[in-house]
Amino acid sequence: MPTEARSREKESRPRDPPPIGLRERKRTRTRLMIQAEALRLFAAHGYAETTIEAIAEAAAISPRTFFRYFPSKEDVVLWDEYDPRLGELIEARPADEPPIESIRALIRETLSGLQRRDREQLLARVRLLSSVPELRARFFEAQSGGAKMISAALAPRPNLPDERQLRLTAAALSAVVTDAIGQWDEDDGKTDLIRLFDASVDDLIAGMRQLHSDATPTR
Amino acid sequence: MPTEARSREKESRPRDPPPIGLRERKRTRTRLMIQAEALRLFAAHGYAETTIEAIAEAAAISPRTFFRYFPSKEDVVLWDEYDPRLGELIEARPADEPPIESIRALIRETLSGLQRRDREQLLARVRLLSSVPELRARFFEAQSGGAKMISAALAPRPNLPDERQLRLTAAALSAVVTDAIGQWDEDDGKTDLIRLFDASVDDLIAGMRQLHSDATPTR
Amino acid sequence: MPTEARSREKESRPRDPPPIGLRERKRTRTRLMIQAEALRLFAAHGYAETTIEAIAEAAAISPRTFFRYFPSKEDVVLWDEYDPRLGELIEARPADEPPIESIRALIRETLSGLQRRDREQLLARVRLLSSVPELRARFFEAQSGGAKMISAALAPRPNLPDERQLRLTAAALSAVVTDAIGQWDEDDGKTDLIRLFDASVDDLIAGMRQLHSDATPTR
Amino acid sequence: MPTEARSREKESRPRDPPPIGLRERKRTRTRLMIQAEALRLFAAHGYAETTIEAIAEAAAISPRTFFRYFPSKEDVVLWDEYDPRLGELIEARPADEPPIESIRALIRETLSGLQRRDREQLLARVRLLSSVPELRARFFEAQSGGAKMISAALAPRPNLPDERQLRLTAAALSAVVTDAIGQWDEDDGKTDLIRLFDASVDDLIAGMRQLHSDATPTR
DNA sequence: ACGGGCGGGACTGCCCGTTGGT
DNA sequence: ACCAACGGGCAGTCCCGCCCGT
Repeated sequence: MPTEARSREKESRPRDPPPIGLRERKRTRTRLMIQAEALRLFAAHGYAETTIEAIAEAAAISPRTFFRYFPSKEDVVLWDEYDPRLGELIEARPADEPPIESIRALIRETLSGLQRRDREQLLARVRLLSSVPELRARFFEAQSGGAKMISAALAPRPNLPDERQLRLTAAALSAVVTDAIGQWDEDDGKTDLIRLFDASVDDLIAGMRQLHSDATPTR
Repeated sequence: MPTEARSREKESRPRDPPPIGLRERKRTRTRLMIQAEALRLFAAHGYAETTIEAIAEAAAISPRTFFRYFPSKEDVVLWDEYDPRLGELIEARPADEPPIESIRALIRETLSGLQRRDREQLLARVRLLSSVPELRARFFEAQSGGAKMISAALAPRPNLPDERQLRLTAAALSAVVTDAIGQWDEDDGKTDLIRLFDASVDDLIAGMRQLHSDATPTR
Repeated sequence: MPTEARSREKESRPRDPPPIGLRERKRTRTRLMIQAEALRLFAAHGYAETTIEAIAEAAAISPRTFFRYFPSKEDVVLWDEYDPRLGELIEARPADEPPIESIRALIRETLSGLQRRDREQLLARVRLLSSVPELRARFFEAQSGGAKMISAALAPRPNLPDERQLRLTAAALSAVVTDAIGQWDEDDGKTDLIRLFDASVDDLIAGMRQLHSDATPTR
Repeated sequence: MPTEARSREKESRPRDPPPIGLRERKRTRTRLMIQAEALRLFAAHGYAETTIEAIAEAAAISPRTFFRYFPSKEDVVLWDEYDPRLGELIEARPADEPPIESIRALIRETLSGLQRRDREQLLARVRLLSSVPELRARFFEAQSGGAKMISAALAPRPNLPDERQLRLTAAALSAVVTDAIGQWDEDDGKTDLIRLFDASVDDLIAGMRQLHSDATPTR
């Protein structure tokens, strides 16, 4: 669930080695705290019915400060602390792995990490994503952005035909993730997310096999 | 580009055969007029910089009336007059056609129709979708909704494994549409949209072939 | 005390003769009510210490509505109901009157009208103008705008040398008004405003006589 | 262009002869640098569109530090390094010069100094003053404050009728300055500012001659 | 159906006070 | 002592909802 980064360059500009880690860590802790309070209120009273002011009060901060940690109300649902790690994960992939398999592996790792800790909270977020249209929309956006980022990072030679193929496959796998999450939500998180994802990938493979590849032009 | 229907019940209320067509037609004309003015202003001053009030003034209506025709500012970009036709198109498909091929055919028909008339306006809308994150998000949402609707309509036996396969394939093809539109935008609409779509489908097929289907569990 | 008119054309566009007067009258009454509450709170707790929210609460409206009646917090002090009348007053001047005398007469009429009713409230506003820098600044702006408007309206042949002379004299008389108001404030409104204005005009005339008119270049 | 002094006490506190000049000089250099960056951004993107944060980034300081050098965003346009010199200039006037002529001479000297160096930058500032209402307002305020200061300094015997005369004349000449600057802006700085000022003074003198000085009371 | 009035909530920008680090 | 980061507060704008009269 990668969140868009608007103008975060300043924060990641590593000027002083010691404070950067510490400061960033502190920010992450605050973000987690705010998110926890927000999700609690959303579950109790609903997303639309919970105002920023209420969240701020619950988190013992001012409304103004809320927006310093999350650019919008939606982002408090979208954000998770593993987003920024994506870069490291990509670089950790073996160089000789086929890029498309790398994408699948990255997705599985991310899903697995998300599921492992905060399973309850993840379920709460997923429920919101499923039920609130604006959040669902933002989630699609984030997925798409993540797919684009991954495919760009893995494309050996940018702007060649290969990159489009990689990008499309990544987008398709993102759609599979979304669908798997939807299924996970529908059975209340009882099934393992990875299992749902794997099965859905197989289904998509089977589905795509039924499409012949020499398409005839329209009309 | 199917738009979500938030509170459409009121429109379908008057079940009188004669007026329904005429009234609906008049509404559509007004909608088209408002949309044209809005897109003109968006292109001139930017999406965020154009207020509903400015659109209303340009369209010679009151701000209040704007919301009678479009449920939100975003919808004035998302909406097009071919959306509601989707149902008819689905029913027009031959019964013996494989569902997955039906989806591809439906997409091609829709893209072709969109491209044929209002090419310039379509390009304006696409530019907005590409550049304004909130619109892009809503567009993904709409795409996803459309895919879900089509797959539900075409699934012979609902809630069986087959439906998931159909749904996933439809979602993947939606992602292809989005990517094709992105390419179309980048070369300023010079290439034929259908051609871009077909080529991208082939690319996706090729990409998916590189995924082996017996996935091993994570870690 | 003319207030700037940002985009008020819509309001003054007389579409339906009957409602326009009534509606506008109602708006004026509401504006007066809000202003009265605001001035009361400003006098009690100070300008900066009084929030829009407090004013809105005192006036039994929402903060949002406050901004429908006054474009900014400053305007609630600047505005008075005689501002829009200026146009009528200008046209009421005899055509054969020397324009510069017309300006003096207009100022005297306006001051007299302001002083006659709401003397206490006028004093309250003047006190704020004198003590709050931002309000003083806005007041100068409004004075200057009014002077420019009057001289433009009275200039027989626009863009001729005469217009500059008229404009400068109007600006100088505006400065006299400001000074007279300052004196009025300092002696707590005991002296008649018109008298202060007249005396100050005489003083300015005397002062200007001491300037020789063939200026020598600097250095 | 005298700027109001809000909280200048801190600067004048260190009465140590050696550091005062140096420190102050350094501060002035920083101020000039910030101002240059700000004016550049204002010209490029507009005043309202340029945030303090953007200025701070361009000047390589923190937003908080911006406010250490300028009390508000407006002041970055209003301020110029010649403001504080006004006191010296006043004292340099010959003691036997008529005060009113001293005022005129002071204005001419100041305008001449401003115009001589940074003509381009002065034009940029003037353009902003003309086009942004809030800046225009603050400029009037500053002008008025300067006039009051000069007249107070030159009045031989304070609080006598003479002082009012002096004050009013200074205010009128300030209005002339404002108008001359407006004319200068309109012809893009092609004409000499002093010439415009002198001609406008003559126009005002001529205009004031048309006012008879024995005003009849109102009503 | 249309217009208008009003309310409310998200969000931004300016500005200030404090703290901690150099 | 200067300065960066942080948190807070308020003005102001925009989208969008509801209710009323026509």
